[in-house]
Amino acid sequence: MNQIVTNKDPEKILRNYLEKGNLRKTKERFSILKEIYNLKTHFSVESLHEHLLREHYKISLATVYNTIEHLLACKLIRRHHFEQNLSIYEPAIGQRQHDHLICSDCGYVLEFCDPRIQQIQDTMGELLNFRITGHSLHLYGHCNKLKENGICPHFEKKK
Amino acid sequence: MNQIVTNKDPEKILRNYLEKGNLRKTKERFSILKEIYNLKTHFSVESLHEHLLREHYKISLATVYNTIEHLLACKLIRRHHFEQNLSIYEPAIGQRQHDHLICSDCGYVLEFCDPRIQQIQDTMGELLNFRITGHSLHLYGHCNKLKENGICPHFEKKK
DNA sequence: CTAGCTGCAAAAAATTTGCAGTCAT
DNA sequence: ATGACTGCAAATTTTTTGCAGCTAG
Repeated sequence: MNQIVTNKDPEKILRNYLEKGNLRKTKERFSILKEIYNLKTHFSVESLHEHLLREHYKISLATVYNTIEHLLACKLIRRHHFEQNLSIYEPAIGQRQHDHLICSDCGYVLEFCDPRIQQIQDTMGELLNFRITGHSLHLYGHCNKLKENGICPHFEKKK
Repeated sequence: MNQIVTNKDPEKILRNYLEKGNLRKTKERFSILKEIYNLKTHFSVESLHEHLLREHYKISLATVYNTIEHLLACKLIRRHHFEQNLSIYEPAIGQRQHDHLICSDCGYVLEFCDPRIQQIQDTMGELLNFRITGHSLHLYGHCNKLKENGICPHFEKKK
Protein backbone atom coordinates (compact mmCIF):
# COMPACT_ATOMS: atom_id res chain seq x y z
CA MET A 1 0.00 0.00 0.00
CA ASN A 2 2.14 2.88 -1.10
CA GLN A 3 -0.80 4.79 -2.45
CA ILE A 4 -3.55 6.04 -0.22
CA VAL A 5 -6.90 5.97 -1.94
CA THR A 6 -9.04 8.69 -0.46
CA ASN A 7 -11.50 9.06 -3.29
CA LYS A 8 -14.92 7.64 -2.58
CA ASP A 9 -16.53 8.59 -5.89
CA PRO A 10 -17.64 5.29 -7.49
CA GLU A 11 -17.21 6.56 -11.03
CA LYS A 12 -13.63 7.61 -10.39
CA ILE A 13 -12.86 4.30 -8.75
CA LEU A 14 -14.18 2.49 -11.81
CA ARG A 15 -12.28 4.79 -14.17
CA ASN A 16 -9.09 4.20 -12.21
CA TYR A 17 -9.61 0.42 -12.20
CA LEU A 18 -10.26 0.30 -15.93
CA GLU A 19 -7.20 2.42 -16.71
CA LYS A 20 -4.94 0.29 -14.53
CA GLY A 21 -6.16 -2.86 -16.23
CA ASN A 22 -6.02 -1.47 -19.76
CA LEU A 23 -9.75 -2.01 -20.04
CA ARG A 24 -12.14 0.12 -22.04
CA LYS A 25 -14.27 2.82 -20.51
CA THR A 26 -17.50 1.98 -22.30
CA LYS A 27 -20.72 3.87 -21.73
CA GLU A 28 -22.44 0.61 -20.73
CA ARG A 29 -20.09 0.12 -17.78
CA PHE A 30 -20.65 3.61 -16.47
CA SER A 31 -24.40 3.43 -17.02
CA ILE A 32 -24.63 0.22 -15.05
CA LEU A 33 -22.57 1.65 -12.19
CA LYS A 34 -24.69 4.80 -12.15
CA GLU A 35 -27.95 2.87 -11.99
CA ILE A 36 -26.68 0.59 -9.25
CA TYR A 37 -25.81 3.59 -7.13
CA ASN A 38 -29.12 5.24 -7.97
CA LEU A 39 -31.01 2.18 -6.82
CA LYS A 40 -29.01 1.88 -3.58
CA THR A 41 -30.75 -1.46 -2.88
CA HIS A 42 -29.86 -5.11 -3.10
CA PHE A 43 -30.33 -6.45 -6.59
CA SER A 44 -29.94 -9.55 -8.71
CA VAL A 45 -28.50 -9.51 -12.20
CA GLU A 46 -31.99 -10.02 -13.55
CA SER A 47 -33.63 -7.27 -11.49
CA LEU A 48 -30.83 -4.88 -12.44
CA HIS A 49 -31.24 -5.74 -16.11
CA GLU A 50 -34.99 -5.18 -15.92
CA HIS A 51 -34.39 -1.84 -14.25
CA LEU A 52 -31.99 -0.83 -17.00
CA LEU A 53 -34.56 -1.72 -19.66
CA ARG A 54 -37.25 0.28 -17.85
CA GLU A 55 -34.86 3.23 -17.82
CA HIS A 56 -34.49 2.74 -21.58
CA TYR A 57 -30.89 1.67 -21.62
CA LYS A 58 -30.11 -0.78 -24.42
CA ILE A 59 -27.78 -3.08 -22.51
CA SER A 60 -27.76 -6.86 -22.85
CA LEU A 61 -27.80 -9.36 -20.02
CA ALA A 62 -24.36 -10.63 -21.04
CA THR A 63 -22.93 -7.15 -20.63
CA VAL A 64 -24.49 -6.82 -17.21
CA TYR A 65 -22.82 -10.07 -16.18
CA ASN A 66 -19.52 -8.90 -17.61
CA THR A 67 -19.69 -5.54 -15.86
CA ILE A 68 -20.71 -7.07 -12.53
CA GLU A 69 -17.44 -9.01 -12.55
CA HIS A 70 -15.44 -5.83 -12.95
CA LEU A 71 -17.41 -4.00 -10.26
CA LEU A 72 -16.70 -6.88 -7.90
CA ALA A 73 -13.02 -6.80 -8.82
CA CYS A 74 -12.69 -3.15 -7.88
CA LYS A 75 -14.91 -3.63 -4.81
CA LEU A 76 -17.64 -1.24 -5.94
CA ILE A 77 -20.23 -3.92 -5.19
CA ARG A 78 -20.43 -6.99 -2.97
CA ARG A 79 -21.95 -10.35 -3.80
CA HIS A 80 -24.10 -12.35 -1.40
CA HIS A 81 -25.55 -15.83 -1.49
CA PHE A 82 -28.70 -16.00 0.55
CA GLU A 83 -31.08 -18.95 0.75
CA GLN A 84 -31.65 -19.54 -2.93
CA ASN A 85 -29.08 -20.24 -5.57
CA LEU A 86 -29.19 -16.70 -6.82
CA SER A 87 -26.47 -14.09 -6.46
CA ILE A 88 -27.61 -10.89 -4.79
CA TYR A 89 -25.46 -7.77 -4.98
CA GLU A 90 -25.28 -4.45 -3.20
CA PRO A 91 -23.28 -1.25 -3.70
CA ALA A 92 -20.27 -1.25 -1.39
CA ILE A 93 -19.12 2.36 -1.14
CA GLY A 94 -20.53 4.75 1.44
CA GLN A 95 -21.99 1.98 3.57
CA ARG A 96 -21.15 0.91 7.08
CA GLN A 97 -20.07 -2.66 7.56
CA HIS A 98 -23.32 -4.47 8.23
CA ASP A 99 -24.99 -7.86 8.18
CA HIS A 100 -28.30 -9.11 6.84
CA LEU A 101 -31.61 -10.37 8.12
CA ILE A 102 -33.55 -12.10 5.35
CA CYS A 103 -37.28 -12.81 5.38
CA SER A 104 -37.80 -16.40 4.27
CA ASP A 105 -41.31 -15.58 3.05
CA CYS A 106 -40.70 -12.64 0.75
CA GLY A 107 -36.92 -12.40 0.41
CA TYR A 108 -36.88 -8.91 1.87
CA VAL A 109 -33.47 -7.94 3.26
CA LEU A 110 -32.92 -5.82 6.36
CA GLU A 111 -29.46 -4.60 7.40
CA PHE A 112 -28.17 -4.50 10.94
CA CYS A 113 -24.97 -3.96 12.90
CA ASP A 114 -23.92 -5.68 16.10
CA PRO A 115 -20.51 -5.15 17.70
CA ARG A 116 -20.53 -8.69 19.12
CA ILE A 117 -19.82 -10.11 15.68
CA GLN A 118 -16.45 -8.34 15.75
CA GLN A 119 -15.77 -9.91 19.15
CA ILE A 120 -16.59 -13.35 17.79
CA GLN A 121 -14.18 -12.74 14.93
CA ASP A 122 -11.40 -11.76 17.34
CA THR A 123 -12.02 -14.68 19.69
CA MET A 124 -12.13 -17.27 16.94
CA GLY A 125 -9.15 -15.86 15.10
CA GLU A 126 -7.04 -16.21 18.23
CA LEU A 127 -8.49 -19.56 19.27
CA LEU A 128 -8.10 -21.19 15.87
CA ASN A 129 -4.91 -19.36 14.92
CA PHE A 130 -6.36 -17.66 11.87
CA ARG A 131 -5.97 -14.12 10.63
CA ILE A 132 -9.63 -13.32 9.98
CA THR A 133 -10.20 -10.92 7.11
CA GLY A 134 -13.98 -10.76 7.01
CA HIS A 135 -17.26 -12.46 7.65
CA SER A 136 -20.79 -12.88 6.44
CA LEU A 137 -23.66 -13.28 8.87
CA HIS A 138 -27.18 -13.96 7.69
CA LEU A 139 -30.14 -14.25 10.01
CA TYR A 140 -33.23 -15.90 8.52
CA GLY A 141 -36.76 -15.56 9.79
CA HIS A 142 -40.32 -14.40 9.32
CA CYS A 143 -41.87 -11.01 9.91
CA ASN A 144 -43.96 -11.16 13.06
CA LYS A 145 -46.62 -9.21 11.22
CA LEU A 146 -47.00 -12.14 8.87
CA LYS A 147 -47.99 -14.30 11.82
CA GLU A 148 -50.42 -11.65 13.06
CA ASN A 149 -52.43 -11.03 9.94
CA GLY A 150 -51.22 -13.52 7.36
CA ILE A 151 -49.83 -10.86 5.08
CA CYS A 152 -46.12 -10.34 4.71
CA PRO A 153 -45.63 -6.55 4.88
CA HIS A 154 -42.73 -6.77 2.47
CA PHE A 155 -44.51 -8.98 0.02
CA GLU A 156 -44.99 -6.31 -2.59
CA LYS A 157 -41.22 -6.05 -2.75
CA LYS A 158 -40.97 -9.68 -3.70
CA LYS A 159 -39.74 -10.33 -7.19
CA MET B 1 -44.40 -29.82 21.44
CA ASN B 2 -46.38 -32.43 23.35
CA GLN B 3 -43.99 -35.19 22.38
CA ILE B 4 -40.43 -35.22 23.54
CA VAL B 5 -38.13 -36.62 20.88
CA THR B 6 -35.14 -38.13 22.55
CA ASN B 7 -34.04 -40.47 19.81
CA LYS B 8 -30.95 -39.41 17.90
CA ASP B 9 -30.93 -42.28 15.43
CA PRO B 10 -31.26 -40.68 11.98
CA GLU B 11 -33.18 -43.61 10.53
CA LYS B 12 -35.75 -43.52 13.30
CA ILE B 13 -36.13 -39.77 12.93
CA LEU B 14 -36.81 -40.21 9.22
CA ARG B 15 -39.23 -43.06 9.87
CA ASN B 16 -41.06 -40.94 12.42
CA TYR B 17 -41.22 -37.96 10.07
CA LEU B 18 -42.55 -40.06 7.20
CA GLU B 19 -45.19 -41.68 9.37
CA LYS B 20 -46.40 -38.35 10.72
CA GLY B 21 -46.70 -36.94 7.22
CA ASN B 22 -48.34 -40.05 5.74
CA LEU B 23 -45.38 -40.39 3.42
CA ARG B 24 -44.00 -43.63 2.12
CA LYS B 25 -40.97 -45.32 3.61
CA THR B 26 -39.25 -46.17 0.35
CA LYS B 27 -35.92 -47.95 0.19
CA GLU B 28 -34.51 -45.03 -1.83
CA ARG B 29 -35.09 -42.59 1.02
CA PHE B 30 -33.39 -44.81 3.57
CA SER B 31 -30.50 -45.61 1.24
CA ILE B 32 -29.86 -41.94 0.65
CA LEU B 33 -29.95 -41.16 4.36
CA LYS B 34 -27.61 -44.04 5.12
CA GLU B 35 -25.06 -42.94 2.54
CA ILE B 36 -25.17 -39.33 3.72
CA TYR B 37 -24.38 -40.45 7.25
CA ASN B 38 -21.69 -42.80 5.98
CA LEU B 39 -20.01 -39.95 4.13
CA LYS B 40 -20.18 -37.58 7.12
CA THR B 41 -18.87 -34.74 4.91
CA HIS B 42 -20.29 -31.72 3.15
CA PHE B 43 -21.82 -32.71 -0.19
CA SER B 44 -23.72 -31.35 -3.16
CA VAL B 45 -26.68 -33.08 -4.77
CA GLU B 46 -24.46 -33.99 -7.67
CA SER B 47 -21.60 -35.37 -5.58
CA LEU B 48 -24.08 -37.37 -3.52
CA HIS B 49 -25.71 -38.79 -6.64
CA GLU B 50 -22.32 -39.77 -8.04
CA HIS B 51 -21.45 -41.44 -4.76
CA LEU B 52 -24.71 -43.40 -4.85
CA LEU B 53 -23.98 -44.59 -8.39
CA ARG B 54 -20.46 -45.66 -7.39
CA GLU B 55 -22.01 -47.64 -4.55
CA HIS B 56 -24.28 -49.27 -7.15
CA TYR B 57 -27.54 -47.82 -6.00
CA LYS B 58 -30.02 -47.26 -8.85
CA ILE B 59 -31.44 -43.94 -7.72
CA SER B 60 -32.24 -41.06 -10.04
CA LEU B 61 -31.20 -37.46 -9.57
CA ALA B 62 -34.85 -36.40 -9.25
CA THR B 63 -35.29 -38.78 -6.33
CA VAL B 64 -32.19 -37.40 -4.66
CA TYR B 65 -33.63 -33.89 -4.95
CA ASN B 66 -36.98 -35.08 -3.62
CA THR B 67 -35.40 -36.87 -0.66
CA ILE B 68 -33.12 -33.94 0.17
CA GLU B 69 -36.23 -31.81 0.69
CA HIS B 70 -37.61 -34.29 3.17
CA LEU B 71 -34.32 -34.61 5.03
CA LEU B 72 -34.21 -30.83 5.32
CA ALA B 73 -37.80 -30.78 6.56
CA CYS B 74 -37.03 -33.17 9.40
CA LYS B 75 -33.70 -31.44 10.07
CA LEU B 76 -31.56 -34.48 9.32
CA ILE B 77 -29.40 -32.33 7.05
CA ARG B 78 -28.63 -28.62 6.69
CA ARG B 79 -28.22 -26.61 3.53
CA HIS B 80 -25.46 -24.05 2.99
CA HIS B 81 -24.77 -21.51 0.29
CA PHE B 82 -21.08 -20.79 0.14
CA GLU B 83 -19.42 -18.75 -2.56
CA GLN B 84 -20.88 -20.34 -5.66
CA ASN B 85 -24.52 -20.75 -6.61
CA LEU B 86 -24.51 -24.36 -5.57
CA SER B 87 -26.26 -25.83 -2.57
CA ILE B 88 -23.97 -27.68 -0.18
CA TYR B 89 -25.41 -29.95 2.50
CA GLU B 90 -24.17 -31.62 5.66
CA PRO B 91 -25.63 -34.16 8.06
CA ALA B 92 -27.13 -32.38 11.07
CA ILE B 93 -27.59 -35.01 13.78
CA GLY B 94 -24.84 -35.78 16.22
CA GLN B 95 -23.36 -32.40 15.54
CA ARG B 96 -23.57 -29.34 17.69
CA GLN B 97 -24.98 -26.30 15.98
CA HIS B 98 -21.88 -24.69 14.59
CA ASP B 99 -20.59 -22.11 12.15
CA HIS B 100 -17.80 -22.13 9.62
CA LEU B 101 -14.39 -20.55 9.29
CA ILE B 102 -13.15 -20.79 5.73
CA CYS B 103 -9.49 -20.43 4.73
CA SER B 104 -9.31 -18.15 1.72
CA ASP B 105 -6.05 -19.76 0.65
CA CYS B 106 -6.96 -23.41 0.58
CA GLY B 107 -10.74 -23.53 1.04
CA TYR B 108 -10.39 -25.59 4.20
CA VAL B 109 -13.44 -25.38 6.45
CA LEU B 110 -13.18 -25.34 10.23
CA GLU B 111 -16.25 -25.54 12.42
CA PHE B 112 -16.71 -23.51 15.58
CA CYS B 113 -19.35 -22.57 18.15
CA ASP B 114 -19.83 -19.28 19.93
CA PRO B 115 -22.79 -18.60 22.22
CA ARG B 116 -22.75 -14.90 21.34
CA ILE B 117 -24.23 -15.63 17.95
CA GLN B 118 -27.39 -16.82 19.71
CA GLN B 119 -27.47 -13.56 21.65
CA ILE B 120 -27.19 -11.57 18.44
CA GLN B 121 -30.09 -13.56 17.00
CA ASP B 122 -32.24 -12.83 20.02
CA THR B 123 -31.37 -9.13 20.11
CA MET B 124 -32.01 -8.59 16.42
CA GLY B 125 -35.20 -10.61 16.33
CA GLU B 126 -36.65 -8.43 19.05
CA LEU B 127 -35.26 -5.17 17.67
CA LEU B 128 -36.45 -5.76 14.11
CA ASN B 129 -39.64 -7.63 15.00
CA PHE B 130 -38.74 -10.85 13.25
CA ARG B 131 -39.15 -14.45 14.36
CA ILE B 132 -35.61 -15.65 13.64
CA THR B 133 -35.45 -19.27 12.58
CA GLY B 134 -31.76 -19.68 11.90
CA HIS B 135 -28.53 -18.11 10.79
CA SER B 136 -25.38 -18.69 8.84
CA LEU B 137 -22.07 -17.21 9.89
CA HIS B 138 -18.98 -17.57 7.77
CA LEU B 139 -15.62 -16.19 8.87
CA TYR B 140 -13.00 -15.85 6.16
CA GLY B 141 -9.27 -15.66 6.78
CA HIS B 142 -5.78 -17.11 6.46
CA CYS B 143 -3.95 -19.65 8.58
CA ASN B 144 -1.27 -17.90 10.63
CA LYS B 145 1.05 -20.78 9.86
CA LEU B 146 0.83 -19.83 6.22
CA LYS B 147 2.31 -16.46 7.11
CA GLU B 148 5.05 -18.12 9.20
CA ASN B 149 6.36 -20.62 6.73
CA GLY B 150 4.57 -19.98 3.46
CA ILE B 151 2.81 -23.35 3.49
CA CYS B 152 -0.86 -23.66 4.21
CA PRO B 153 -1.16 -26.58 6.67
CA HIS B 154 -4.55 -27.51 5.31
CA PHE B 155 -3.58 -27.45 1.70
CA GLU B 156 -3.57 -31.20 1.28
CA LYS B 157 -7.20 -31.21 2.39
CA LYS B 158 -8.24 -28.92 -0.40
CA LYS B 159 -10.73 -30.44 -2.77
C1' DC C 1 -56.44 -51.41 -5.01
C1' DT C 2 -54.59 -46.65 -5.13
C1' DA C 3 -52.30 -42.57 -3.83
C1' DG C 4 -47.78 -41.32 -3.54
C1' DC C 5 -43.11 -42.25 -5.38
C1' DT C 6 -39.58 -43.18 -8.87
C1' DG C 7 -37.16 -42.66 -13.19
C1' DC C 8 -36.72 -40.47 -17.27
C1' DA C 9 -36.77 -36.71 -20.10
C1' DA C 10 -38.08 -32.18 -20.94
C1' DA C 11 -38.44 -27.51 -18.91
C1' DA C 12 -36.86 -23.71 -16.12
C1' DA C 13 -33.70 -20.69 -14.06
C1' DA C 14 -29.15 -18.66 -13.68
C1' DT C 15 -24.94 -18.08 -15.76
C1' DT C 16 -21.35 -18.69 -19.37
C1' DT C 17 -19.65 -18.92 -23.96
C1' DG C 18 -18.94 -18.23 -29.12
C1' DC C 19 -18.94 -15.21 -32.54
C1' DA C 20 -19.93 -11.43 -35.81
C1' DG C 21 -20.13 -6.76 -35.77
C1' DT C 22 -19.06 -2.37 -33.16
C1' DC C 23 -16.39 1.04 -30.85
C1' DA C 24 -12.73 3.04 -27.65
C1' DT C 25 -8.21 4.28 -28.02
C1' DA D 1 -6.62 0.25 -37.46
C1' DT D 2 -7.11 -3.13 -34.07
C1' DG D 3 -8.18 -5.55 -30.24
C1' DA D 4 -11.46 -5.40 -26.62
C1' DC D 5 -16.45 -5.06 -25.93
C1' DT D 6 -21.34 -5.67 -26.94
C1' DG D 7 -25.49 -8.08 -28.26
C1' DC D 8 -27.54 -12.08 -29.52
C1' DA D 9 -28.24 -16.77 -29.37
C1' DA D 10 -26.76 -21.13 -28.16
C1' DA D 11 -24.63 -23.90 -24.52
C1' DT D 12 -23.93 -25.17 -19.60
C1' DT D 13 -25.16 -25.93 -15.04
C1' DT D 14 -28.30 -26.64 -11.32
C1' DT D 15 -32.86 -27.48 -10.07
C1' DT D 16 -37.83 -28.32 -11.07
C1' DT D 17 -41.66 -30.41 -13.36
C1' DG D 18 -44.77 -33.70 -16.03
C1' DC D 19 -46.03 -38.01 -16.62
C1' DA D 20 -46.20 -43.15 -17.22
C1' DG D 21 -45.39 -46.95 -14.63
C1' DC D 22 -44.30 -48.95 -10.04
C1' DT D 23 -44.89 -49.96 -5.14
C1' DA D 24 -45.87 -49.38 -0.11
C1' DG D 25 -49.63 -49.66 2.78
